[in-house]
Formats: sequence, structure tokens, C-alpha cells
Amino acid sequence: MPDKKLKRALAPEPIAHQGMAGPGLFGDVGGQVKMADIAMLAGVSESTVSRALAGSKLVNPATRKRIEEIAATHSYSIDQRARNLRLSRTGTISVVFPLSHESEQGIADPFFLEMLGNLADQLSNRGYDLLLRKIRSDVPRMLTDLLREGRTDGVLLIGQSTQHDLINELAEHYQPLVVWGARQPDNRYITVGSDNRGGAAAAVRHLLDCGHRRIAFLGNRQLPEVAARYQGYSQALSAAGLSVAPDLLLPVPFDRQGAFAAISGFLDRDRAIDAVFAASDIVAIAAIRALDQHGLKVPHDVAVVGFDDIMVAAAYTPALSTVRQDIALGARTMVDLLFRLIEGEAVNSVELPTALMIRASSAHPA
Amino acid sequence: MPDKKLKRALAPEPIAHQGMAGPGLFGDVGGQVKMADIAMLAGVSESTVSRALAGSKLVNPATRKRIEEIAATHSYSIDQRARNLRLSRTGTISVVFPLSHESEQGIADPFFLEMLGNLADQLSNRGYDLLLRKIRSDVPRMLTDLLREGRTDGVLLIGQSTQHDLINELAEHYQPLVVWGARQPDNRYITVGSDNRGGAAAAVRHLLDCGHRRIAFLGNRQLPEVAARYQGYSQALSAAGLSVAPDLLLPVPFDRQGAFAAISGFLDRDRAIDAVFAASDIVAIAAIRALDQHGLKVPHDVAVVGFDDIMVAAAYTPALSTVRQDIALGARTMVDLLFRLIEGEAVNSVELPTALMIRASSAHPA
DNA sequence: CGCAGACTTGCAATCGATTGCAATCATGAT
DNA sequence: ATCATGATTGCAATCGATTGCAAGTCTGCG
Repeated sequence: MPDKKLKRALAPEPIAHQGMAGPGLFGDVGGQVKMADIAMLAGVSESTVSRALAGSKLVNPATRKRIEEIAATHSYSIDQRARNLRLSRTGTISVVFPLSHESEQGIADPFFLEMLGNLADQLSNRGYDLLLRKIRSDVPRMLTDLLREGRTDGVLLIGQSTQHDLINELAEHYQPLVVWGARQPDNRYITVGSDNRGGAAAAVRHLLDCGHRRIAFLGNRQLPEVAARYQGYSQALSAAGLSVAPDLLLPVPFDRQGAFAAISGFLDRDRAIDAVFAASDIVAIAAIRALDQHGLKVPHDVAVVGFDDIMVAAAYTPALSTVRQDIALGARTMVDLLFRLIEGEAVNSVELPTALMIRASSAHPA
Repeated sequence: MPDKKLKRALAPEPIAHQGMAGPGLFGDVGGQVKMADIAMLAGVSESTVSRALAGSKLVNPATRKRIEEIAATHSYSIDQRARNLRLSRTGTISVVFPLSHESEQGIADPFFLEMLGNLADQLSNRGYDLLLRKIRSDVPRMLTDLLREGRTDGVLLIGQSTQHDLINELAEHYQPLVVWGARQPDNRYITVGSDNRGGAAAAVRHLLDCGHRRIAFLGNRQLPEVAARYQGYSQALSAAGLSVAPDLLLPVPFDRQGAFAAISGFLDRDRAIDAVFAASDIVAIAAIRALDQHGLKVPHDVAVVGFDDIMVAAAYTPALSTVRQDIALGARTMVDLLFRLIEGEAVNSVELPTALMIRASSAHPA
């Protein structure tokens, strides 16, 4: 047998795809250089290159060093497509926003956007990519597609929307799933969320302490998180010996315009309220505007408390009292739980504490 | 030769990975079913399945129908990892945020978050996924890695940050790249951005029309977009026969706290201003708060105009006058240009019109 | 000098698809 | 009955990596 190794090393295509622009920082962008090229240059097999680059102990330190240098010289990076295929993983976590029918247009609420930013941080810290998906009405189809296509190692679902039952069914068959939202008795999936009930109760107690009695509740109680906040609201009222007045419960949507319209409509027929507890800061801000247009001053005539503590809340005029959710902690927790699920660990849902931020919009009436 | 086909069809593993939970909606999530399984069930080769599912005309309509039905029954989806590897594409577009040193912590500005939401819409409309990346200080390394790893078919860079030269160098070697930001004379990359100069000039003209003369400019002029806005500012002043007062130029950062601190510091030593033009709404809002804390009322004592028209601008109190950027159009344009680049078309940078939104914060002084 | 055992390395199968080319089949014309 | 022709289908290589197993090299010790 003639020397096969030599023959390979002398093969006509050294690596010269094209100009090979030298050591310039961006010389080889585009992924033309492959592992086989590095192997040939180093005079070893692909196996050895793979092992060297993966840090395996099975390669001679000298060989490894040479390979690493060659790889660096040609600014080679492992092709993640191929690697992931072989390892049957993806290196990608999907973040999915189920959009309710209301706001088909987009992820509007700053709370969710801030959450997204934090998740991106957390995931990139762990070397994972973040795949962003919005899902419209047909959640089941799109979600299963996403999973089956093998594009993702796990899913973070932001908000339960009104899809609780579907999520439950999905969870039966798909493990690496963490949902931001309210923990419910029959949840078969892992949730991370705030103590909605407790936070809301604290807010309403605060309004009661200020002497308010006719406190409107603004929010769509079909959403589990809002339902939990409503529980806190009603619980705080009961504790004070008051009962819930059904005419003070407004099922307003979460988007700005919808909320504004709903609240305006309400104020057109009923203005006998002295406080408002809104299920989100966006709703609270819409409420303040609507109140203003109806000649009611905040906090003088009506006190307002929101929920979330989005960035603008403190900067708003009047500064918005609100129940603070710790978004950064929430994101960290979701990612942490998801990776533990991926590793097969059994984990439990988490409920995070909230903090009542009292600001100008609910200052004690003079 | 014995009948090989028959042997295969009778092979022991029918497909029974496990329970095969029946036709339940989520029965087969997880990607266990592969093309080979479908092929076997249909009694054809993988080639035929591939062609049938890809809509090739090379398969018998009857065969195609049968394959499609079997695929549907077993809720099979093509594995995108494998497909993309074979086709050497990814089906993914990366959206990259270069974070300047200032705000290492995260994507804070609502403008960028709204942009992100819109990009997600546009990309998913085209069947592409959106990979979100934040890049810290070492832009070159991370960006080239991202590209070389073969994870992405194209890159949307949101904001030039202070990396103009690096981006230029990158663009020499990497084509499918569209940048949100200011068009500059020596750009070798495609940009989409607003008419920063024109928008700013309109805003400043408006302030001049209201009778203001000492108009502060708030923004970090190292950023190309801000530099362009500054040009508009200075141009409008010149046109009115005024000159730029260097002491009215404040290099404030883009994040809320930093902006607030910088403006407060300025007001501590100089309060002889009657208007403020801020390079972003976030800065404008910070300015309003700082002015308020220094006993200056907006718009009575000082008029304020921002830039962006983020969602809270109109809802703010006082409602914020601002230069509106059409985010949705911007996102659509970026995606459109990127896909045309990917298809090899030659395209040009785009500058989008802005609209001056006059609201309460700059109402004509009484 | 010979051989066991520890180190290194390479071969070849594999992940799950796509596709050029060859092979097969059916049909109609002669 | 024979053959050209077009319509279907299958074979096998390929995308770029990883890894179990076998083979080869080198060392030290008897």
C-alpha cells in the first residue's frame, strides 16, 4: 500500500476556497472552513480535531496545541448545525408569547418586553440562543410544530393567556417547559410567577387604609394571573368587612387603547368611585388618562394603584403606585428551572414575592 | 435476489418507539418520528417521502396523497436541523443588539423593544425564526462567531452603537446584513433609519416658533443617530439666525437613571433654558422629571420635545411632544431589504420620514 | 530482546434530511 | 410482440460534525 496519509496531505485542494483574506478580523466569516480542512492542515483525522477542540483527554497535548493554533489562525468555528444534529440537541431555547385574540398585533406590554430582555441575558449567559416565537390563535398546532421540528431544547411560555387546558395537555407529553403565570391547583406544568393574590391584597389594603371604599377592579379575569389578583382584591375587601360590588368590576383588556376605551365607557355612566386597582400598569396609566378626561384628578379625586412596576411607572406623572414584580428574578428563575428540567431533575413551581410601591398616584388624601 | 423490499416492509421495528399515544393532539411531540418511519409505513423510499412533502412534481399524485395522510396521522414534521444542514441554510435570522459600555445590563429602551416585537412579526410571517443576541463589548469576536457557527442566514443589527468602523469592516466580508441606524457617507453596509436630521430640525423649528431661544440639546453625540439629530438641531438654529451655544449641549446617556443624573447635574448649575430637545423619549421623560424636581414646570417654564414616539409618550403627563419614528415600517423595511440581499439583489439604504407630534409638553406658552 | 499496558490516532457508522442519476414500470405506436 | 418514451421511484452520496471500537505507537519492565 502506498502511503495514504501522504497522498491526502498532498491533495490538490489545500483549503483555498478563495482569497482567504489573511488574518483580517473578518477574513473567513461565512463558515467556509470546515473541520476537514483543519484536519488536513494539521495532518490528522477529523476525529482528532473534533476531540482536540472538544477538550477530550484522548489527544496528545502537543497535537492539541497544534490543532488549536491552526484553528485559530483560520478562525475556524465548529458548525453548530452539524454538531447539534449529531448530538440531537439544538442549543436553543424558545420563548413563546401566546397572543390572545385581543392584541393580535404584537407583544405590546412593556412588562413582557422587559421580561424578554432579561431572558435573553440569562440564556446567553449559559451559552444558549433564544428563539422568539409569537403564537396566534392556533396555539396547539404551532406549539407542537415548533417542538417536533427539533428546533429547540426547551420552551419558555410567557403568559398562560386563556390556554390553560391546552398547556396542561401539552405538558403531559413535553417536559422541558416552564410557564410564566399563575400557579393553579390543577397545573400539570411548572410555573413561575408572582404572588398575585398577596400583592393585590396588599395594594387594596393600602387603598382601604387611605380611606377609600368604592374601589374599582380593572382587568380581564379570564386570565389566570388576573383572576388571582382579583382574589386578593376580594379577600382584602372581605377582611375589612366589605363585599365586592359587581358593578365595580371592569373586564378591561390589557392593551392601551382597549383599556382606555373600556374605562372611558364606564366613567360615562358611573363616576362614584374613589379608587382604582388595575391589573397592570398599562391599564392603570390608561385609567389615569380616562379619569383625567372625565375631570377626575389623581390622586385627589381617585387613587390609582397598578401592577407590575414597569420602568415608566416611577417616571410617570403622577408617579404610579404599583405592585412590583421582580422581572429579573423571574427571568433567572424560569431559566434555572428550565435547565434543571432539561437535566431531568424534578422541580416545583415557584411563586415570587411582590413589593408594594407607594407613590404619588395613591398618596394619602389630604 | 430475494425480495429486498418485502424484507424491509416486514422489518421488526414498525415504528413503535413507545406508546404512540394515539391521535391525541400532542401525542408525538418530541420528534421521534422520522422520515424513514413514514417511508416504511407508506412502503416507499425516503426519497419519495421527501419529494412528496416538498411538493415536487416527480411523485405520483396517489402516492403523494397516501404519504401526506400517513404523515398527518402520525403528526410528522420535517426535522429542520437535518434539513437545514443538508440545504446549508438555517431558516433563522439573528437580531443583534450591540450594547455600549454604558448600559451593559440589558436592552432597556422601549424603542428597541418595540422594534424587536415588530421584527418578530415580520420574520415569522416569512416563516423564519428570530434569534436574539446581545453583544457586549467585544463585538467583533462575537459577531464573527455567530456568523461562522452557521446559525443564521442573515443579521439585523439594531443600532450602530459606537462600532461604526467595525461594522464597516464586517460588511466587507459578510453580505446579508442590515443595520438600523444613521446613513453615513462612508457606510459600506445597508442601513435603515429615520430622517434624523430632518425630524430634529422640524422639532427645533417648532420650539423656535413657540418663541423659545435657549434650547438645550440632550444626547450622546458619539452615536451616529444622535449626531444626525444634532445636525438637524444646529441647522434649524442657523436657519433662524441663531448659533449653537456649547453650554447647552449635554452629552447624556440613553438610559433612564444616567439621563436623569446628567440632567439634574446640569440644572444644578444652569437653569437659564426655556426648552429642551432630547435625543429620545426616555431622555425627554427623564428631563421632565429632573425639571420638575428643580421647580421648573413643563411646558410652562420649559418646553420639552423628545424623539421616537414610544408608546408611553402620548400617555405621559404631560403628553410628550416628539418626533415620531414609524417602527413598524422600519421593521418591515429592514426585513424586506435583508431578504433581498439574501437573494443576491443589490439594494440601497433607506431613510424613512418622521412626523412631528405636537402635544402638551411643548404647547405654545400662554 | 520481547511483550504487556498505557497513550494516541484513525476508521467508519451515525444524526435526518435532500437530490443527481440510474433503474423500473406502464403505455402507446408500429 | 417490440421498442421508444415518459412517468415514478430508489440508490447512494452528501451536508459537517461526534464517537465506539480497533489499530497503531511507545514506554518500561522482566
